Amino acid sequence: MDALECTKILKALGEDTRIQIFEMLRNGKLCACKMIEKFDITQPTFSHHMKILCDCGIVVSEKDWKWTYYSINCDKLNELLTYLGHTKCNSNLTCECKKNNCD
Amino acid sequence: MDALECTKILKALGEDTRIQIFEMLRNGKLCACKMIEKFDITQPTFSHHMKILCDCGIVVSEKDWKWTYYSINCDKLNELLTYLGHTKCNSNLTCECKKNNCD
DNA sequence: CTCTCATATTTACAATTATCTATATTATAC
DNA sequence: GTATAATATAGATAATTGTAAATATGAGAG
Repeated sequence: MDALECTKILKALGEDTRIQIFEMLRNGKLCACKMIEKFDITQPTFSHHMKILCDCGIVVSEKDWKWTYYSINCDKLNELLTYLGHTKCNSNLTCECKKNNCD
Repeated sequence: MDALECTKILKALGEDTRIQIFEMLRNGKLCACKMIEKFDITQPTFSHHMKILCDCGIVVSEKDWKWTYYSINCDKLNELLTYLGHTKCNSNLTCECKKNNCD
């Protein structure tokens, strides 16, 4: 992953509604109709946010019957974590470098 | 780390100039005057970006003589990685969950 | 004290983005 | 075919944010 792709994902996640959507999806797949109930926004606004999350690759969508299901693209998420974590820590700042687990 | 703090950091990093600043700082501490040479922006704009990066906690600054040095706050970075990585991957998306190393 | 250097702040403006209403699409049910 | 349901797109507007010019601050040097 390069800086350009990374920025696109960070831009997508760096917004109040969209980070909440991300949090909701962390426990698994959800359909749009269930998710939108939790937010005080209109359906087109929700759809707009989902498009941004999908366009950057961090979320994937799949159609089933007449519903659209969304889930986190864990491969892409791990690419992002690897990119961000690839940081040399200087002397006066200790780096813990913890393992990131999906429990 | 909660969603609010996370969003603030993601907002800070999700901008073209600031992700480049982040990349520059990954190899260690740098002073403002050296960094600004690499960018085609004015000094006030650079200062504005550094303020956003410092306010969210992902970058720390220290004054030495008349120069200001910036470096990545690795503790905060690891908090962010832990937060983002705390994701349950569903059945049809395999989770690699690689260890993030600072080499 | 004044001068210079490095950086920060203020103000204003331009570009981007989040949001809405209205409409379109796509699929199913009748 | 029409009607309904779930989601997407288009267009308009309001809010946010990136940028630069001008100015301020703070710390040596003389």
